[in-house]
Amino acid sequence: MEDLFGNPIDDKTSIPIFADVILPVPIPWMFTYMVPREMEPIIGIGFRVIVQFGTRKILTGIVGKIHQKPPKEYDAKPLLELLDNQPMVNPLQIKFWHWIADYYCCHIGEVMNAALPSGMKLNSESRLQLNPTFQDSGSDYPIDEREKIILDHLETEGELTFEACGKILELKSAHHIIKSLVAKEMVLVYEQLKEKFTPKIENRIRLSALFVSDKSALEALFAKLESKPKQEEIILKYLQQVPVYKDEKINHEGLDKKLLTESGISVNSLRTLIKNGIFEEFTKIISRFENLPTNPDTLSLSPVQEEALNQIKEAYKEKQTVLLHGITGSGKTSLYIKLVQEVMDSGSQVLLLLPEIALTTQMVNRLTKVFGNKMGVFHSKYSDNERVEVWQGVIQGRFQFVVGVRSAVFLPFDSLGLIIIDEEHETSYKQHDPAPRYHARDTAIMLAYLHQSKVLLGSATPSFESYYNARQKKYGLVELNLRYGEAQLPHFHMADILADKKKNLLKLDTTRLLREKIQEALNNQEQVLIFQNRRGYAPYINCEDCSWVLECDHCDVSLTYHQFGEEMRCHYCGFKQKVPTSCPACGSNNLVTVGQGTEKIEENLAMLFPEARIARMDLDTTRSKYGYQNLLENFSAGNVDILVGTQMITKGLDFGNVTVVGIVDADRLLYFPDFRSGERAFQQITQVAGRAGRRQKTGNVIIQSRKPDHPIYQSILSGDYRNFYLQEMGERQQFFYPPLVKNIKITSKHKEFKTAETAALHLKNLLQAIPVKKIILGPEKGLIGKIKNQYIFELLIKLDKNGQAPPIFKEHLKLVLEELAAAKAFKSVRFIIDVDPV
DNA sequence: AGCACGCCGACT
DNA sequence: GTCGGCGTGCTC
Repeated sequence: MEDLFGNPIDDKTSIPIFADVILPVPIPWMFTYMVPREMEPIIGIGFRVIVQFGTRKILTGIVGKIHQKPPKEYDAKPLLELLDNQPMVNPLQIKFWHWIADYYCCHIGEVMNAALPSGMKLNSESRLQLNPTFQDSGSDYPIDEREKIILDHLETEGELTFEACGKILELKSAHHIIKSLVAKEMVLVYEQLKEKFTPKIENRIRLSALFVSDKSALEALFAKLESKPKQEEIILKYLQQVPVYKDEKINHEGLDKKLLTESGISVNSLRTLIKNGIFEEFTKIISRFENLPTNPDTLSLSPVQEEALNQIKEAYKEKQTVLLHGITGSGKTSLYIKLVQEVMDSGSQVLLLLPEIALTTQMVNRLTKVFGNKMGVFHSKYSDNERVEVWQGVIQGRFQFVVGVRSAVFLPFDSLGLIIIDEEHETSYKQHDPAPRYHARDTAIMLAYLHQSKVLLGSATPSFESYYNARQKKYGLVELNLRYGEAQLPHFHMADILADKKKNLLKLDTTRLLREKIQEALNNQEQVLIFQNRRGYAPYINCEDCSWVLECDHCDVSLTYHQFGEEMRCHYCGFKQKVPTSCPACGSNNLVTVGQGTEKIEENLAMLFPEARIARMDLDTTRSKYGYQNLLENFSAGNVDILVGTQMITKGLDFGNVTVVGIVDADRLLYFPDFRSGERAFQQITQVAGRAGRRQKTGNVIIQSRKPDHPIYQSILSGDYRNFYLQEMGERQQFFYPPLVKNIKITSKHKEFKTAETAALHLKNLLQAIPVKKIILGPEKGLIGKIKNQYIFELLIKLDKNGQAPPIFKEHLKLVLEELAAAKAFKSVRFIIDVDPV
């Protein structure tokens, strides 16, 4: 081999190097590219690279492996660009990604997609522009009308994206027209890369070096400016803020230009000063996060908390994971803070996971007070730029501690010492769609294992999975059974809806007991929470004459009536339509709303308590970034007497003045066709009840039910979690439910009912042949039989949770799905695998 | 998942 | 004849 000048190249150095790149595509392997010479000294695992994929697409990938084995069956394309000078992802993470892909039966690229903030993935957008070498004079080719339109637009706009072309022509895709234009060489197509992360920049000014190092120069300057008071004032203002005469070095940092311009000085004079070289202007990349001080937590633990802390540490001597079962209000947060501080002092990193809706609340405020800007906050409502900054902050060591939602498990930690998962039982830790369908709790335990770090699971109502593991001695178990301070556990009351109805005491679906307790609270200027886990006004509308129900055109569900906006909405696909005025089936005008959502409850309460100030908190009132926070602040400030809400109000709110919690329809939680409904009901009712009476006053919890004698209510009333667990486990044992077995759910989706069904059936037959002990249920029509015009069938596989059954089964499952994908009849069927569905 | 290529029906 | 539909196969 020879170089450009004909000199022979040393053989050893000319061995080409290849990179296996993880790309964000649902294909279960990496792609091998050639590493250009100049990248060789720098490149390594975890670097971001730009590659061409297929004929047109330009993608960002992550280097997963470097090697020297040239691919046999194809020519490797070269890497186009190296984006970083240090890895953005560490080898431990790559291992972690592979584990997730393996465990949750998805592709590594899908894991990468979930892991990287989108601001770190460069986009390729195909664009076109006029071909500058093309002369539009007596062309050889006829130009079609639509082509002319595009050319005209290009004339004025300069460039267009493919998407824009489609819009202009009102076509789904303008591809063929563009293709024809390209063939005629009238336009050029190119890919433009966009770096999406934009650092926040501040314009700053500082004195020119001359005036700093030489005092006499500054004096001379003042003398010269005597006739220009405006300019003099600016310099004085600057010196006031940046006293360079005390310390010359501080001039280098300068001063935020905004600070000067906003203080009412003349912008023109400042401009003159800069022009004359007295000031110089420069830019600085600044953090989006405020600079906050840290204040070591001074709160002392109660003896009971102290004891729990010691037990946790003791358990860590033998166990990697400890479950902290602490009743609501027992002060788990204080324990967390102590532990986080200790681990940080030892130099390791800490990750605290919170469910999404708990993150904007008091918990973060409290943690911020203690850890200041050493703590990173990773929230899904944060902008992408903010998320990229947290990512970089973790790499740079600026954030030794991160509080975040589910996806924070993907941050580039390199030496975790502790992962805390608060509200461990929360189902929002499981990602449903799209793949990877991972559970943050379970993946975090794996992550901790990779880091040899500890895990603390915290909950007042642990998931059966975790409690089971604790009882099996896989995890340590520490219990905290006393509320912190003087707070007492609330009193529970069952309110019998049917009994009240018989005696004519039910008013607007509200029992007498609930009304009395609310009134009492209002009289004492105390606050009330009303919980109903259903948003909207009413779950459906019904024709009184022929019992017709309005359903979604695209899904198998009834449309929910939303009073706000006077419309019917589908909660599954977002479909909206006007409220019908008459029944389309029989023409009757007797359409009535049935059931009650938060909107209707809000309205009912307004009629029952006209003097009360009522607010509502659900998905519809908290969509905006600060909607949630504003509502909470309002409530916290005492501007609201009664807050009606969905699940959102059950999490982590700590308002001392709430003394009454009402659960409008507890049965709805219980009679859900799922083996976990009991567990869920127990958790939700206990959680929301925990909002009552968190200070001196004892709270009251009113549970409205049609079946107040149901044994589950007895368990909740007595607060005996262990007893409840043992009862429920009997049933789980009998019917082979988790946590005693491992579940895998496979969903088949297709626009034809029959195809979806037969595909699932066919799959079941193939799966039956897999040589492990298992039970396969189904195919059964999905709980919602059709969503977004796709019919849904489900298979449920129960596997022996210990031993080799799960990995063997998953291995075979992969092959079976490949086989099925090759079968013509099921080509267009989508199979969705959900490991450990919740 | 996209995206190119190829085969076939509906229209000028 | 051609436009544009969708099924099929590939991506280093």
